Amino acid sequence: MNIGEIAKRAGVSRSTVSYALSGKRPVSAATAQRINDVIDELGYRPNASARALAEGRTRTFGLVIPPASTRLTDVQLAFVASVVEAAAVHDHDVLLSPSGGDHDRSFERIVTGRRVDGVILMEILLQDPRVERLTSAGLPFVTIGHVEDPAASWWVDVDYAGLISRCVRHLADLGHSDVVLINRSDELVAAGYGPALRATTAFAGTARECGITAHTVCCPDDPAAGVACFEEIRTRWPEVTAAVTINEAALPGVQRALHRAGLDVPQDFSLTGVIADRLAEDFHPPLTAADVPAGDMARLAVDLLLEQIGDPSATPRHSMLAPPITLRSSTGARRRA
Amino acid sequence: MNIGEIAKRAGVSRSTVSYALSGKRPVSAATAQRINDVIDELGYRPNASARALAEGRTRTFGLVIPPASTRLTDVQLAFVASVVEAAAVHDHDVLLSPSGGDHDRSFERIVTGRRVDGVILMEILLQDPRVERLTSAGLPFVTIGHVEDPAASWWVDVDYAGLISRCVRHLADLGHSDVVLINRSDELVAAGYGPALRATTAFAGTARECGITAHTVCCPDDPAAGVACFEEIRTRWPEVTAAVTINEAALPGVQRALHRAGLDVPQDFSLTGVIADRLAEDFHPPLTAADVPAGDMARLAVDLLLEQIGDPSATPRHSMLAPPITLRSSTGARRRA
DNA sequence: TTGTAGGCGTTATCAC
DNA sequence: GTGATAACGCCTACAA
Repeated sequence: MNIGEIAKRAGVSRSTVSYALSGKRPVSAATAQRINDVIDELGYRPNASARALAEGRTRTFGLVIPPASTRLTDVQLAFVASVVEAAAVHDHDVLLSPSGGDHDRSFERIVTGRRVDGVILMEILLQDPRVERLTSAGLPFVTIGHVEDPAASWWVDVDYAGLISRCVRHLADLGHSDVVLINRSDELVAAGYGPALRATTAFAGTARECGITAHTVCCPDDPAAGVACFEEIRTRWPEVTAAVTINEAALPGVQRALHRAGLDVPQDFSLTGVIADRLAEDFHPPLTAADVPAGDMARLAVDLLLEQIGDPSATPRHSMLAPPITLRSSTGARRRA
Repeated sequence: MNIGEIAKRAGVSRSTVSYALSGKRPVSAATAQRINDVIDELGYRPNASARALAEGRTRTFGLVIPPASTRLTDVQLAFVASVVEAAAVHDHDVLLSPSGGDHDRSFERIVTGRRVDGVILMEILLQDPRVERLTSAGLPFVTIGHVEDPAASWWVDVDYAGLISRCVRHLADLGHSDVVLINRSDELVAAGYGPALRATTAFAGTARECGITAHTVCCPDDPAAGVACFEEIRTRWPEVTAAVTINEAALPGVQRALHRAGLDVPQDFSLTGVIADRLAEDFHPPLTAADVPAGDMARLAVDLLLEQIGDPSATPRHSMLAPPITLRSSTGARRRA
């Protein structure tokens, strides 16, 4: 069933039905009523493809997710769900696209097939081929994380540098003089993953300012790696009494390794970092940490994307989020300072 | 740029370009070459909306995910990623739709706007309004989990009843005479969530057959609930020496409660159930459990959906998966039998 | 306030 | 082997 059918049954022209639906032209109350009755009776809804073709817009966003090979973390998941939710608020749908691996066809379909009005790109690298592809395709996009030139594009990010700095200062204030950063994987760092790089720099810099000793280790995104990583820390730097981390997926392993080593938190060892609230609260004891506000980021990303779609020539805008660090029970004074 | 532009530059008609791309009509090698050169030079890709309108199919699936309010579990997450991957293999895209809450508009858009060729429905209830909606809309769909009448629709499911039975027998064989089922939440059970119901029935039935005592508790999907739930079990039935669970999200809490109660696994307490391999292996000690094969289910669901789209009047088919129970280290003989 | 008609970019049916 | 041309279903000037 199509708009013509509705028009026929309501005894009006197709354009009148169209205008009655869009409200872009006044329609008399009587006709509007008649049209709506027919629509309700037949359960008519406009064909999205036809509308997209005529309007030149699809009311759909593309969401490029990290490769499924590297298991999606809890935050990433929450982010996907939040984007869908935020898009739904504006009556938009979300088309998912895996990236990396051999999924270039999927990405290309989305970028070049005019299937979407804009794209949200997760887990961006400082130099990212997908960003260049989108730029050259002239498709509006917002990245989660920013590229090398912050003014060049639209993005939403978390101020990892600032948050990590504050974590380090917090630990220094508590008397810790030997701390370690449990970063994300070597591969991500090597690939130029911004948050990991900024965390590293801020960590070392702030430690220097505070006059304390800092070590950094990279750790793959899984619990087993967390165990191995923590054991390596104990072996290499037994004097370390506190850790800062941005690696959520490794946390359960760190928890287990702490327990196995007979270390009490925060009595013997302090732990903090940038960790989603849910995970921080599930930790034992609850972690002093900065939240990764997936919901806020998703809403902001969608807002920025809509703004950009509305005016593609606007100068890029962005949001750097600095969530508060919530004090819980995982950090304490260094023992026998 | 459109197909006409390509045609003009290649000196042929639009239809020839179309046929050169689809291969549905022979095209001379020379013209094909010329057309391809122009296409490569201009980076042309057909407009997806126009194609969908003309062909009457969108090459897109809808994936209806559980409400975001109840946090997505690890398996659900893996499943989403796997569906996208499986769809990509067939050059299809995936449109996400949240369900529940106030997301009916989103669901309706997808169902009735002809935005997708078919739908995959996660976390189905025994009586599910969305199933009826899709049926009445005449849109092909595959459910994960099955509805009351198994022959009525297309589905993929895990044989929870069979797996739970085998878990119970395994525990009985080990000498356990008092066991408990840690089910999913009260709400899900009340809503008629199939796996939870079938697990309950199979658990009680098999325990009766084996002549052992069985208790069942419902537990919300989160670690804190897992702690509370296990403590309740210890209080109400201190004689219980083994548990079967299908609640992955509660596992970390169960782990913590076991530890807090000073119970060694499997020395003092045995634990098994239906748990994704990754989680089972991350447990301490690794869990004897049946995997939830998210990847297989996703691929099967996509295959079934494509089959149904190809022949909408075909009689419904389905797949009941019975993954093996992998013996690891979390089950042992009952102490002091 | 309403109707007519052309166009959005493809696919597919005819005809040559 | 190739070209016109009519759908596909909607939106939106332009007319009345």
